[in-house]
Amino acid sequence: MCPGTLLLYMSLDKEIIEHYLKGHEKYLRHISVDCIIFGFHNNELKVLLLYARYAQLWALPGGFIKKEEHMDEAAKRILEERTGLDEIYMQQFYVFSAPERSTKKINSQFLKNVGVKAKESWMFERFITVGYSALVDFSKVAPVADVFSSACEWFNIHDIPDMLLDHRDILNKALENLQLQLNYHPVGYNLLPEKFTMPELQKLYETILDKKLDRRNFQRKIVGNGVLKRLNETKKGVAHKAPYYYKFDLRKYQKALKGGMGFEL
Amino acid sequence: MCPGTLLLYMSLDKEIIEHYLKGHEKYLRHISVDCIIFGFHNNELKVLLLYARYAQLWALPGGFIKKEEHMDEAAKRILEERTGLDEIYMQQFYVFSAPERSTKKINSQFLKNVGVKAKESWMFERFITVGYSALVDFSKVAPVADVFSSACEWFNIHDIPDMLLDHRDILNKALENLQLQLNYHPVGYNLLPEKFTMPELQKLYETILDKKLDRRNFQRKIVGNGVLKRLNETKKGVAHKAPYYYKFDLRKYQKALKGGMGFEL
DNA sequence: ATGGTATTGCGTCACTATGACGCAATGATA
DNA sequence: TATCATTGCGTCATAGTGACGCAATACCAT
Repeated sequence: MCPGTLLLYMSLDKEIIEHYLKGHEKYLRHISVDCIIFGFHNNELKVLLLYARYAQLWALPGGFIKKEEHMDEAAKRILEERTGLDEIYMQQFYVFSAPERSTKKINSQFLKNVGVKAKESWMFERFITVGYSALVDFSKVAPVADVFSSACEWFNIHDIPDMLLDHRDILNKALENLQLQLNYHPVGYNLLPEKFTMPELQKLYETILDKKLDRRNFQRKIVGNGVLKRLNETKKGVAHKAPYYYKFDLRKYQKALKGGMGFEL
Repeated sequence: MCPGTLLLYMSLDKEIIEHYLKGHEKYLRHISVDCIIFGFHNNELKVLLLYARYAQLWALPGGFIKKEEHMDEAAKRILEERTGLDEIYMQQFYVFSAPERSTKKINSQFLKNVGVKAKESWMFERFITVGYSALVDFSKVAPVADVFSSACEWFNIHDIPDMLLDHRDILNKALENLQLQLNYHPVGYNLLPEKFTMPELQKLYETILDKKLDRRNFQRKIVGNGVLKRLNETKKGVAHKAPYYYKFDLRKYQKALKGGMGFEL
């Protein structure tokens, strides 16, 4: 390890120790925010995870609420830092409050690696966390790790590694919530790029609903709702017949969603 | 006011002052729980409100989370105290986190009446509150006020008085949430008594959805789902033709709800 | 270049669900 | 015993749904 790297690590550690010792002056105690950032790429639903250096586990991007900050602002701030995106479609979906959810196991790992005594830090007190679900355009995201993490990567929803604390439960709840929202929120609009093909949209629905849909009925239903505009342009460089591109008519989409556009679970 | 009443008030005040000065030793800071308790009576949807003595306003039943208590347990505890009911159907529905939501206006009122200096008490710090929605059988509830309140009463959902802080917003969100849940949660089962008539059930749906439904189509749809069992018993002492009593077949009801039983908004 | 092949776009058909409404039966009240 | 609002059960036309057929397309192997 060269001196520069060492210096970097030292300054990171200093920032972290500062956070452990004085974070409570800046943030509300006992409350955190964790984000499930959904993306869609290569016909796969993905989530953005961080590799927590000290815990040696993958974890949800999370953070804390400043003393005079709206919780939604905090979540937005956390997401901007990880994705570089502004104007993200997101919302809270559940609060996780089991008193045993922040276990001592992880803490002892922290202790060894960071050199902070447990009783000194607000970070080792109990935390209730609010889960936020975000839908982003995969192609516009540039994942960035935070000071606690050594990596920030997308994972296929069907291939999730072991996760920190109860983060897997949080992810599962977010997935369940995404299913429920599909008929009432502009999920397709926010997860897909501006232009997309019908098979892509269908695959998105199939992945979220976790069931196969008939290609022809799907098309009839969704164009029947009038929420799509077909472009005079077909996808290039694709095997077999080239599908048309579509884009959402956002006004009509939102209007249709108000009554719920029915794909059953 | 007789001496006994005076003593009662004095001891109440003592309990309250204790709560203001030492509550943070027992409860988590910055987090509260507020409950919307729905009931259905006389063909009206109702919510249970408390009259906050010091603020001189109606308020939602609320409380705080003990340091080692699950938030759901806290909500359950609060509801049991107000309604006397165990085994209540309830769930969180939204977190209210605007930094300005606990205003200073109310606090100054408290100050005068209780005699606690603002900076001394955890109660005057910022609070984020988690909204819980509960569905109860009106006929089984015996409303009980808490130490902060002088009354505990049911209010018709269409006739709500001015409310404390942002409690009206919380109530509105709960109503919106109730609409969304109608097709996926056993709302009827939990709001109605065990035996009920078809017009009662329909009125419940109409009130929640805030729209008229055709009597004959409603019946066809809901009995078509097979979630009801008709009893060989008609309602007595009623003008005009006596309707049959029904009860839910809970197994079939829950099964039907999984796929969503469609009444559109 | 040419036929094979996977995929797309559009259509058919039977069946079910839905909204709008008719009408006789009921049972307390007058 | 007649009245009448309400209930229980039905009809009908239409829209929506699931299952599937088939020709058009465009890459690919020969």
